Amino acid sequence: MEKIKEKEGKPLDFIRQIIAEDLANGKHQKIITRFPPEPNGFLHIGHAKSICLNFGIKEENSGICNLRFDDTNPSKEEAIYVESIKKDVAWLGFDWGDRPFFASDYFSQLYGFAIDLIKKEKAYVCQLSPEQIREYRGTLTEPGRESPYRNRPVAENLELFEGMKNGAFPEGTHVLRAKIDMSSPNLNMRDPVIYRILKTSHHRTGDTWQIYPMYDYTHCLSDMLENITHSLCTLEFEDHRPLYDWILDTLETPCHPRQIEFARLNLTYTVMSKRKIMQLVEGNHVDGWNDPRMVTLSGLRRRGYTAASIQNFIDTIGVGKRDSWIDMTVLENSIRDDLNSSAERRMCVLDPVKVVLDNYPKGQIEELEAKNHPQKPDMGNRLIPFGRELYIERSDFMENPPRKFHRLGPGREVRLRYGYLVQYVSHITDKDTGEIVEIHCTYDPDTRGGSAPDGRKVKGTIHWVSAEKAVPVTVRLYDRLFIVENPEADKSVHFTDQLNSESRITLDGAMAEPCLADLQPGNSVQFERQGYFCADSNDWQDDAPVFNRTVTLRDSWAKRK
RNA sequence: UGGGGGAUGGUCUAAUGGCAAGGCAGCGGACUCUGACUCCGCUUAUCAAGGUUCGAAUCCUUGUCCCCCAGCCA
Repeated sequence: MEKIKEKEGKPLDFIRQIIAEDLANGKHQKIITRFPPEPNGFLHIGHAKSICLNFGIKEENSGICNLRFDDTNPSKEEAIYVESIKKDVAWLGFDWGDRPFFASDYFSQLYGFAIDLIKKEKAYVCQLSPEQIREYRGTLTEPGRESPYRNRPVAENLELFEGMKNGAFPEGTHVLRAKIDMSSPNLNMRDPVIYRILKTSHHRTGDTWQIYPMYDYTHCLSDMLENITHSLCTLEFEDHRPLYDWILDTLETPCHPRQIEFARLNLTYTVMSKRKIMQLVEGNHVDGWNDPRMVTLSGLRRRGYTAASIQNFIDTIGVGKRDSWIDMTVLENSIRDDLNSSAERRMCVLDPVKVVLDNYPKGQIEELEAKNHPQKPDMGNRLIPFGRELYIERSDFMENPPRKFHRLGPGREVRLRYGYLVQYVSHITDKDTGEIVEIHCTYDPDTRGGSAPDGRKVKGTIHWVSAEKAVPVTVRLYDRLFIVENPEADKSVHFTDQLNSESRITLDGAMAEPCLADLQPGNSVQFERQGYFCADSNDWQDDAPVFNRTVTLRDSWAKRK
């Protein structure tokens, strides 16, 4: 059969090709996938790849996608993670219907299948210690040895396994193992452990069980019980596929999902593993799991990333089998794209310096009209107060500017956005610090709104706020967390020694146009000429606004310097 | 030195025996009341060597490099 390569003009990735073919040739009528997180941590952008893949396939094919918590290890898992995972998946924009599933829902059935395996002489209770099991397993190049317990009679296995279940033995003394092949070149097939004793309370089943099934055993059977058609997982499970298939084949299950592996996501200038993310939190290198510098979904959300931008990002990077590193700029670009069209424009001066308009009437305040979006008139206009005293960005003035500097300086005229054209008169410098404390200008009353009736061109347009009416706000400038592309590459340096010391810069003296104080936590706006910012969802107070910088605008001037 | 995977510009993805295409990054330019957006242009790639073929990124052979696996974690 001809391969199905694209849908609606867009090439299909290798997984979607397989699925399209399975549908076309009648192997499946309905596609069922699943997203199977372990509830032992918070979701990150890497999980988003799997979520978008599994739920995306469901949507594209009118199928089903289950959310299934892989909760087979009670010593690591907690209920709070279940809730945060649900929240993140829902936020990303996906719906698992009315049935969240748990591997722990299948514990009874799984136990039954284990008994079937014993009866088929395909599983046995082994009393080797963990150290001995490791020893007997052999190495990458040498075959393993068979356990002395391998050929126990079925009845004895049944009795011992029941004993394990009933708590007759301490942890570590007995395990149930699949009887496969101790000389297999694939270590996963050397009689893998499928049940272990764990006298730990489970977040859902409490103390009902003293034995818990292992991942390899649980996952394929859970997939089977849910009639999953395509079980998508990351590359490191490729070696586990023979075991996945062996268990289902041996139990002669009515349904046999196909496991397909794809490459996990790596992003430059960050770390993705749960363990490393945990270390950042526990070492207080960041402010918790939802620190806006983190690539956790909760962190990205708080940073101002939208679900659409993340879906779009995942869509852009594709799905393949090679180890790859996606450049952080691709993620940044996806949120710029989204916010460029959706975010209203505002003005906020991050590092203010005062400007006095010598010829502007003292005490006068007027309201000037500004567009909320320059390309979208339907987003409306707003009024901004203007007065004799203003603040502009310190970096928008130079005493000795270079030729290409389009901003304010001695002898220069600039436009105040949506305001007036102003002409430099003088400036005052602090004698001790050398810092510029005040700039004097005159304004041209004929240029109200920013256009010159005589048609004269002004190269620079800068943002401003009224000194009298502006509201002070806190602004947090976030940047990438690490100073190197791959913090894990250099094994001789600890990854936390490569943190970017300027990944968060807090500005307490920023001055914003008044209506910025009316935002709700989570709202995003563009600060013109600066970037996209959102009202922080944790720390925002109506009388003390806090903004997070989501991403800067592209800045070809900064690059030139 | 066993087994399982993978190699296409700086980076990610496409091509499924028939003109190596696109995104991001970079460089140059146009436009501009955001040095934004938008638009235009440009640089840069098939791991290597052989073979099959009118024609190879794609098929074959040999080799090289990279990733994963020796948890009672997932």
